[in-house]
Amino acid sequence: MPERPTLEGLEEKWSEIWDRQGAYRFDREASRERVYAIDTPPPTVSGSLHVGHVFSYTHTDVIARYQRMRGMEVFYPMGWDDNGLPTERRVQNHFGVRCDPLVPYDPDFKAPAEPAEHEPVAVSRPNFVALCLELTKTDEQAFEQLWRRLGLSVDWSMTYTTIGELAQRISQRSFLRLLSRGEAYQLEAPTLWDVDFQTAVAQAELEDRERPGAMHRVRFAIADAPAQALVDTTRPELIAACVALLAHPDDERHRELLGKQALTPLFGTRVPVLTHQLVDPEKGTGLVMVCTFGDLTDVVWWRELGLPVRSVLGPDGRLLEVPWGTPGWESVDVETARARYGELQGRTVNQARRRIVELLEESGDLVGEPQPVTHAVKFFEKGERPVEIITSRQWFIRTMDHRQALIARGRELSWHPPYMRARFEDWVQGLSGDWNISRQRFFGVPFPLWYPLDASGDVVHEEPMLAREEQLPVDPSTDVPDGYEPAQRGRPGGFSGDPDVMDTWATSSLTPQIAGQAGADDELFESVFPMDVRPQAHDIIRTWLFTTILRSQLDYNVLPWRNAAISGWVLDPERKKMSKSKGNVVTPMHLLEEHGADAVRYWAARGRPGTDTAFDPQQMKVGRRLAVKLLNASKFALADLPPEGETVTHPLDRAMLARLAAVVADATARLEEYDYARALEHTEEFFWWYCDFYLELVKGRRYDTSPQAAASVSLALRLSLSAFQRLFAPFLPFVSEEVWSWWQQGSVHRAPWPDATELAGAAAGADRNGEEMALAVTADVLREVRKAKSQARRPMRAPVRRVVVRDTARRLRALELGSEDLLAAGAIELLEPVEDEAFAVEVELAPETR
RNA sequence: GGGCGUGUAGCUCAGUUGGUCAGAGCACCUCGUUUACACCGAGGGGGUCGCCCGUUCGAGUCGGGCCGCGCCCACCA
Repeated sequence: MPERPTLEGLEEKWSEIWDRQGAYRFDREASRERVYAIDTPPPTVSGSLHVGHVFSYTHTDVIARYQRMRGMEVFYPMGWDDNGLPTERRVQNHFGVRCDPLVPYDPDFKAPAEPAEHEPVAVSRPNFVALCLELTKTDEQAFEQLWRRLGLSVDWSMTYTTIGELAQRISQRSFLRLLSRGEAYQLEAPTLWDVDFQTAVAQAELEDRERPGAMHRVRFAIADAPAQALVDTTRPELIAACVALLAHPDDERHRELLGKQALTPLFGTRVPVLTHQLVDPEKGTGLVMVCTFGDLTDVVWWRELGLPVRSVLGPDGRLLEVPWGTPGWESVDVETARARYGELQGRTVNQARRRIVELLEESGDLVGEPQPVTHAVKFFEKGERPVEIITSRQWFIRTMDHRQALIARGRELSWHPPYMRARFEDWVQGLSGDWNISRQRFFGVPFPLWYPLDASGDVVHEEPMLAREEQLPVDPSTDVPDGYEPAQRGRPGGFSGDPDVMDTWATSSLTPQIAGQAGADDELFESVFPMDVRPQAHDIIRTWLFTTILRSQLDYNVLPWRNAAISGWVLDPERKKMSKSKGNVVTPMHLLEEHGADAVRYWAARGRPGTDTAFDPQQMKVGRRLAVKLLNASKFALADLPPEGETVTHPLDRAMLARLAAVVADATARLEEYDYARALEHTEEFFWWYCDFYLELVKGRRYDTSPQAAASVSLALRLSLSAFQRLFAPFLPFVSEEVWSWWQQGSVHRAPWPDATELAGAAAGADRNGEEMALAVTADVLREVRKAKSQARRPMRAPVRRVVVRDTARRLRALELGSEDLLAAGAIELLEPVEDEAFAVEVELAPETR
């Protein structure tokens, strides 16, 4: 035990020892009942870890450490999410390359030392992936350093990446099996599309943003009649894509138009006037134009009313060339339509909108001025421009068919906190289509299949040629399907690989399988799956949590974990979410250096499950104080030799142990239900009371009285200290290990969790014989004595001539049991009990000596 | 528009089944250092528990309605 204990250097010291001793290594020989498996969230490596990560990963680590002390063999791997757009963009910029799946793999490829000045170098997908792995390696090392510094009890030999070979193999195998069972399919259909990234995106990746726009009132002529129809729209640039006008079936105002043909302004295309329940008569004129496709509602109308497709928008977000005068593009005046559309073709949506408004003004089809409005527009969460809906061929995984089963799985799952289940159910219930998993990107897991090319070189999508499972992972852009030669790639009668990659969530949704190495190490997988807990934040319930349940349901017909531990966010002092884009991020390493890991963990662990928590360095200072207190209290308690063969006999000692037993029972119950915050709060609260009252009360007895009385306190101190050190171990792993090492063998983190029954046994009967009351009354009186001294501006050790205690007979009898300690702790000469109904204390201080 | 959460001292938050529940820590003020701890100890001031109704002998705690904040969702023309 050091002379002057300090927190300095504990993190380096113990991280190193834990690593060397393999303190957190997973024992794969353990039987399934003894395994506690954690589906760790793999952080995105293209970026930096922030305070929010420190917050939620601490929560998981507290649970992991608790379970380990409960005797469980904890499977606690770490993953790196290096799959997806963020990494792709970083690699492009860093190396000056771009991925081109048509480029053949170059096994001798070396990354350019400097990014190319102008034109990025086109490289094959396998080469691009290699660059991604190279670049993310550095980040992963930095992340690991931070996690070790924070004291995460991860088994670092169980680390995976989401772009690695294993993840690719598992993703591709799962896809092939889904395909064989008809749970995956491809379809040419309207698809949510990001025009900047030029890729399909999923419903789950959308977010609403408020954007200014304008409402335009547009006049449609009615064919063969003098009538006209007025339609309000925020997207006049899509008039050429209009396929119908709709009214609500009960809307009397438009009754005479129903069944007639309207003529689109400027282009003179005939479109029917129809009805649909979803039309809101309150909006605009009550007439709405259906375009293919302006928004998701258009898709519903198009599908349900069997309308034709007239696409004007290309994948790059510009207006396409359109064959006016051919079937589907008829006009009452083809030449005029062609000329006017020529003004729009090739322009972006915004450019086309400005131009068409001018054209409508010229033709007199714009009624009044456009009215500025602010409306919510759907964006890809990583995108800069609104998503469009574009018809394209995509791969889907069936979800709509399984909604009921998924909701049932959600109810099987234990949610912490329980109300988070509602978010899951709302999401499943609100799904509007199957999950589109194909992305028109390059860096990701490719679809393991090829298509034959017919005699004219066209792709025969209907006859995909699947990779064999033994081949996986394959990259169809460089690998060749069975029965073909590489030279046949792209040739008529030859083949071509599926050019797309899977959505990043299509891989992340398999983290239990990847971490458990399904297919590669089935013995391991069997012992960890289904897992015990999925820890994650609430914002990705609709993505990560949902898709993981879906995949597990489809592949194994089982829930992937028993518990979901949902953490909140870290908010800045303005109660906004901490995020890089807002520039309010504090770097975690800096925090750890300033306050220490235990202090930062303390702050994190005080944040309740599911609840957003304010970033508060003040709380970290409190945590540091607690750690220092544990050092000093331990030093005090261990200062003398342990007694031999004695028992705890003194009433105050026994009463303290009884209270401690209750605290242990409470903390244990809280941790069992994943409420680490309350476990810590209650433990801490009692620990401060223990230091301020119990330790002060027993000090005198411990130093000067009979050997037997000293033995009782000495033993009680050791019993309680052992419990405290273990209770704090999951929260403050460094200082707990330090103080444990002063007097115990082995790591506190492998020590058994304190046993409430054992402690209660040592204090049996303390409640019945008045010992617990003795402790309470004694502490009450001590508080009053201190108060008197403080108000008299005297030192705490100032002698007291006489203390009169008025209280009930029962409490006075109890006081008798602890009076000797009280006299010593308060430097009291005489204690005078007076029976009374209410508790009151009079303190007569000894006169001040010069 | 719907769902979920939340609103308690200047700040961060406890207040499990309605009756010492008006609390803790920080901050602030006062006092105190020979023996675990100045990265300390003792004490003090400070709140009509968002607002309004209701149930009850009694409500921070239950019910209803408003208001504020946050998140998620929505078929946002």
